Amino acid sequence: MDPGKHAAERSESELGQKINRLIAAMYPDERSRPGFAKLSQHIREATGTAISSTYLWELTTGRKQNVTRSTLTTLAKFFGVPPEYFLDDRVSARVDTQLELAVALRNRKVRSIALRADGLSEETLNSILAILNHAREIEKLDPLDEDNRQPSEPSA
Amino acid sequence: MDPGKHAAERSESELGQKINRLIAAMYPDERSRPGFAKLSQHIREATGTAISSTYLWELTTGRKQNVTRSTLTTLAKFFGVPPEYFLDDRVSARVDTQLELAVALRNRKVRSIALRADGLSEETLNSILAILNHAREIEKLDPLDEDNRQPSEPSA
DNA sequence: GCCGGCCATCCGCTGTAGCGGATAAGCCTG
DNA sequence: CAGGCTTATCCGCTACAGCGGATGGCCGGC
Repeated sequence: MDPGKHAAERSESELGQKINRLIAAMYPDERSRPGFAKLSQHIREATGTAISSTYLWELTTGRKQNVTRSTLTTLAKFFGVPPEYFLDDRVSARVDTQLELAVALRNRKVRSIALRADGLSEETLNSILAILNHAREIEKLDPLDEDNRQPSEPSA
Repeated sequence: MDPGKHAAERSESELGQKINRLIAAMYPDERSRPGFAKLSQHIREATGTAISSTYLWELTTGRKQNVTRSTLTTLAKFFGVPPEYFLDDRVSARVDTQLELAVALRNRKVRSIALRADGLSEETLNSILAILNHAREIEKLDPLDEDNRQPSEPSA
C-alpha cells in the first residue's frame, strides 16, 4: 500500500525511529544484534513484562504507534530512558546525545560504578577518573576525552 | 462485583486521582465546576482533540486507566502539565534503580566515569568498585548494595 | 544435498480503549 | 409542578492495540 503519503500530521511514525535508535544504541554490534524475537525475550526477562516480537516490529516500522501506558512504561524501563522520551521530542533530543552513555550502561558493572560514583566528593571523583584513565591506557582502550567535547547545539 | 480477587491493584487508580486533582485545580470553584460533558467540550476547543465525556468519567473513576499515547498527550496539553505527570505513579517505586541512575547522570563527572569504565576488564572493574565502596564509606554515603538486589516479581 | 535455527513479514484473532446513545435523578425558571 | 437543561452513570458498539501462529528467505552444520 502507498506508504508515507497519508501524513496529515508532522509527527509521522517518529516513535518507531526512536525505538530503532535505542535498539542500535543498546546493541552496537550490528552483526550480533538480536532480532525481534530475541529482543522480545530480553524485554520480558529484564522488565518482567512482555512485548511480542510482532508488535515490536509493528512499532519499529511505524505500523502501530499509539501505544498504551503500560507498553510505554515497559519500553522505557527496558531501554533505561525516561518514559517521556517517547512523548516529548525535546526530552528525546536531550537523551539522544547520551546514547553513548546508554551503550556503556549495558555492562552491569558499569552501571554499579555509575551509581556508586554519585554523591562522592569532587576530589574523589577526580581520583577515580585518574585511575580509570590509567586503566584504559594499560588495557589499550580509547582515551575517550569527553571533557573536551562540547554539548553541541543542534539548532533549537 | 467482587474486585478483591485481583490483589494486583494495590494503588487503585492513581491516574484517575491525578485527573481529578487537575480538574479541581483548574476549576477551583466547586459550585461552578463543569461536568464531564462541558469538560469534554472545553478539551476539544482547547486542544483540537476530543475526549468523550463518558471516557473522562471512566478515567476519573478508575474504570479505564491504560490510556494511549494520544489521549495522554491531549490531557497533558489541556491541563498544562508535562505528559510524564501521568506516567510515574507506582512504577517509579518499582524502577527506582533507574531513577537513581538518572539522577546520578546529572553529574557530569559521574557521566565521564561511566563512559570510561565501559570496556575495561572484569578485574579492573572490580577494583574500581572496591575503591568506590571504600570511598563511599569514608564519605559516609549509603552502601548502595545493588548487586544483592533480587529481580523479585511483585505478583505478575 | 537436507535439517534446524533465526530472521522479517504477514494474517487473523482477542481484549479493551474509547465513544455514542440511552437513562434517571437533580437543578432551574415560569 | 410541568418542561427544559445538566448532571452522573450505564450499556453496547466499533476501532485498534497487541498477540499467536503461520510463511518463506537465509544462514551454518552434518
